Amino acid sequence: MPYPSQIDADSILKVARNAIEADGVGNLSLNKLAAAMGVKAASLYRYYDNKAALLKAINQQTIQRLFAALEPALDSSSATIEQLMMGAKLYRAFALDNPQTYGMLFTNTIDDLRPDPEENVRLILPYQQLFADLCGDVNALAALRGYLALLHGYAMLLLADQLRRGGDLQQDYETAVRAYLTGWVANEK
Amino acid sequence: MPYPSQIDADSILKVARNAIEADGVGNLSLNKLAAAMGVKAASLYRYYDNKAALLKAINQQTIQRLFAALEPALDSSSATIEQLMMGAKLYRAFALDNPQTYGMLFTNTIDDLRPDPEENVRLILPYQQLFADLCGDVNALAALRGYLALLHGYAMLLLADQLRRGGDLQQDYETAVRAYLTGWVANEK
DNA sequence: AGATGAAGGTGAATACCATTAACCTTGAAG
DNA sequence: CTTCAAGGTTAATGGTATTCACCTTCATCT
Repeated sequence: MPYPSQIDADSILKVARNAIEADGVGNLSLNKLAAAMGVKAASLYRYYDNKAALLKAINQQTIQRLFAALEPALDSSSATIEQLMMGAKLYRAFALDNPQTYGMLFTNTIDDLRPDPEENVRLILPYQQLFADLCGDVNALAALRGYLALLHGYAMLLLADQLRRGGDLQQDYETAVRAYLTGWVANEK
Repeated sequence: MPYPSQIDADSILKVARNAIEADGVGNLSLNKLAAAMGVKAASLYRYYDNKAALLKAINQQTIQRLFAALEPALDSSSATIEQLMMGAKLYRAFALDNPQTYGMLFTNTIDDLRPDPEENVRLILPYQQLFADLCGDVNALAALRGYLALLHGYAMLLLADQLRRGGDLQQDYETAVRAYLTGWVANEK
């Protein structure tokens, strides 16, 4: 009974995302995914060219959600440095809430899974502006890059369980980000 | 002619590492690996329990090599902050020199591939001591964690080709690391 | 009303993959 | 000179993504 359609691109995305967060991307097979939707694996190819295209779509969506989660940091009623601190906290929270799909984002184990650049630039620009306010236009891009590296690196180390030597990880994180930000302000003198 | 042995654990490691750096870990199959050594895939199981064990051994070796590459930074004839700057430069150079195997290190896409913690602690301690000198014993671990996150995050973003908006990436990197370090010194006041 | 054709699903086939078990050969050690 | 472990092979198992021919359903056009 092929009509009406039992699945669609969005529902595949949703089920796949849940499966990945539950079992890891390494355990996601099109067989299992299709079975979970009451359909055979071949049917999925009506909606995605191949598995890589599906994973790429998930990555695109993850980026969207990440920046959506960061949006409260852009509220301009607080000082710039506090906006960036809030951004850091929200970033960390998102990564911990979506460990598997966040971890997928910038891993190049499978080629061409990375999200398209254009959209990313649009999403990141407000944060570059914050850094322009903080330490000048000339430094904004460099400061933004380091900020993203620090946030991403911390998230990846946390998710890979590489920070196992005790202490208050949340506190250490915030202190480190604050050191980075004040370092830029101090440099500007 | 099974005697003398045609392969051994070390040579497998070496060939596998080269294959990964050449084609990516996603394109490494035991079939191809064995063929490259003039042997059948089943033979590899005499030397490694399974593929995951082989990849884990590669990761262990990568860690060793990474810290070996960092060693010049520990030379105590220069100021602490310059030692850490040199460490950052060497770290980046290592990641760019070994993009695939470095990228494998802390990606948890396959479970239990991560290197053992004990050895890592031993390797990292001298750097924690540098931070103790820089910003006090109490802050050393937090400062070290942020430093590693910044270095690792920058490396991963570089390898994933996520910093495509021009500028002098090497310069931006060094400026960011310096900002982080001076931020800790400033905080200490 | 009836033909057309696209959409959505299936079954079967292909070509890989990791892993395992049974087996064979070599050579060293008792 | 027998024993036996080491180091290799072949073949099989069960998993993977992907493709293709096919069938059915339904909407649309004449």
